[in-house]
Amino acid sequence: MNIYDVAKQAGVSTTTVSRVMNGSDKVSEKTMNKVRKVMAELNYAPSQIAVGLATNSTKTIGVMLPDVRDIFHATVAFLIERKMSKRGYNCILCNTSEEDRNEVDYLNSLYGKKVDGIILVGSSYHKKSIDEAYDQWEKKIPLVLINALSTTGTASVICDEKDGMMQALAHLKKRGKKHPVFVRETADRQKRSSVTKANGFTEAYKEIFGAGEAKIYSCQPNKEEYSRLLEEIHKEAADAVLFTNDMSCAVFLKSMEAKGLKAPDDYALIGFNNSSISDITTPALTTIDHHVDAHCEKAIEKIYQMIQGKAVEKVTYIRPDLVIKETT
Amino acid sequence: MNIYDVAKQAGVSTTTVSRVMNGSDKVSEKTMNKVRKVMAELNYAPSQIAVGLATNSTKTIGVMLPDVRDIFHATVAFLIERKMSKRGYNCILCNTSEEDRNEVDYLNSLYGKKVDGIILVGSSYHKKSIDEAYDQWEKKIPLVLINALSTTGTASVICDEKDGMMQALAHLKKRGKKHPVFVRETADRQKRSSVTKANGFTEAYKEIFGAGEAKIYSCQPNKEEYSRLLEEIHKEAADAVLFTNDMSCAVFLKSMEAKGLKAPDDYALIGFNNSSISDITTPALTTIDHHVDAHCEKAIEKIYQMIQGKAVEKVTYIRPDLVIKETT
DNA sequence: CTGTTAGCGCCTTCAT
DNA sequence: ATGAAGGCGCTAACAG
Repeated sequence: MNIYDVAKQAGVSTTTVSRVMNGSDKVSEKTMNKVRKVMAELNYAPSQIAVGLATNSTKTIGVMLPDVRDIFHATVAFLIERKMSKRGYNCILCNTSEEDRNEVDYLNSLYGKKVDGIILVGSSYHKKSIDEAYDQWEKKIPLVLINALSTTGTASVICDEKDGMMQALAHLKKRGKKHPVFVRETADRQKRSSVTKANGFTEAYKEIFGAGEAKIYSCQPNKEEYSRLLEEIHKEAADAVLFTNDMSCAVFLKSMEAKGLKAPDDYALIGFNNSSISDITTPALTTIDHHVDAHCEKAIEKIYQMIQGKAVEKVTYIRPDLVIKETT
Repeated sequence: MNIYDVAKQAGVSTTTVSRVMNGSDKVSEKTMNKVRKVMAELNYAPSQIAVGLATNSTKTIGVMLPDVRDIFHATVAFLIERKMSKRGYNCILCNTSEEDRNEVDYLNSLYGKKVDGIILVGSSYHKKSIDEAYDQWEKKIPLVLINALSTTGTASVICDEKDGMMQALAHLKKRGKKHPVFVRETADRQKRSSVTKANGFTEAYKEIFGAGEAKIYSCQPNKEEYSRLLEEIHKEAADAVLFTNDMSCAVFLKSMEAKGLKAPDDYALIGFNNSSISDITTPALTTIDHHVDAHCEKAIEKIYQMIQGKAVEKVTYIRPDLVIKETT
């Protein structure tokens, strides 16, 4: 069942069939209708893989992210898939956080499959080997980073985390808090978004709280580690805790609960991303909205332009917004 | 940069290059090494799209699900992607719940892209047109359903929801509850998993609570509708509420909280899926573990066999398990 | 063990 | 407005 069958049945050449499929205007109405009718009768569906080989375009992009079970990444995957779908593209999903298959493996695989472009979410921070790798890949295939920044200038869309931290700390100060601390996930320590949030916290702390040391902790986001952490920050006389995402914040809240501690009185808490998680905890989490839709929209705009061979603005910053709920 | 370049550079034919790529044993060690060296020097990566055209296999499958932002579907997407990745396959993700592009559109698209198989999650219940469509598709391409059941015998993996409802209601009875009701999402009313859970509830109610009517409500899972629902079930003298997923249950819990109601005293609550959501609410949700990993494992086993042309068991049931936490 | 020769299914100049 | 012929990059008989 291929283009030859259709051509034969319609009594025309394959060229003509190809023309009607691609909407060429140089086909008479009569033959066009005839061919269309035959295609419908035969229930003909062109092989996109053959089209791909001939046109050097697969109408498919790769979406690489750490773990789609994370609500933030799931939202990215959803938005990109839906937006690209409307433009006639499909998305290959890659979960890069597992050890058996790293980013480079996936990049190779996607490149081999001749995807038209790759959107990569989250990445190691200023690791030279990675930056150079991105640089190499970008020469071979349209590549856009979200929540990742390469020193070599690969196109990217990133959140202005420093600004978010400023908003959060200014708010905490207004609430009368004296000593906020920052907690990130051990596994993300070398990720750009984690590093930048931590650095942003340190800078914002200096500007807003002035004296004293900005304390940063690394933890696995589970109750055991958080239980230990609670004792540690108690010694430090902390009264507010900021997190890199809402889920970590929510788990911490449960750990507080287990010890009879209340938010915001014992500790004010601030999550990150304004995901649905922040609405279902008790109390609901104050959080920093990352504006994920804006990130995705921009990333798609960029990859689309790159696919068409146009130049794009290298780095786009998006300003987050503090959303005050019940834990502050 | 193609197989001809490698062949020329190595002084052999393309066939030989092809042989070393595919690990044929009929190649002398010497030429094998020579070719490998050239491939490495040239940084050669074969075009999988050309391979696909020649071999009629793309090493790619389609994964269709309603919405990957739902934690349950995200888990399915993650597990399938990871498991298939280990077998050398990539996954194209499709979110089918939006109106602009339905299941059939995606099926056509995936079929055109010549994916080796399709895993479809969730589906309309005994809708004849859909069942017939599956039947047609299954003849053209390996197709496995999860949480969906076709009357025409398309391969599927489904949860024994009736059993889960039996466990849940037996537990509620032990807790002294007299009148449990069931709430599902309006948007899912015609989905198999929703219908089967509701039917399972009705049957289990009869068996365990005997007299009285098994009440089933349809709601959008937001605070406004749940607020109205709370008044309705109050009139019915309900004392326990079961849901089709944990998120709905969590939102309901927040609506109770807003009215000063407590779980499990005012209403016992039971979610579904034992997702991470059930651990971060206060109190933590009693829930029915769907065993999503087992579902995915089985689905992959099936699609893999089908891809290899082997016959598979049509329907596989997986028994869920009640996980008792704090809302009952 | 290695090479020759056809395809796989479609697109695309170039003629007519 | 239509068709013939070659090419996209790789695989797979079939010879040798």
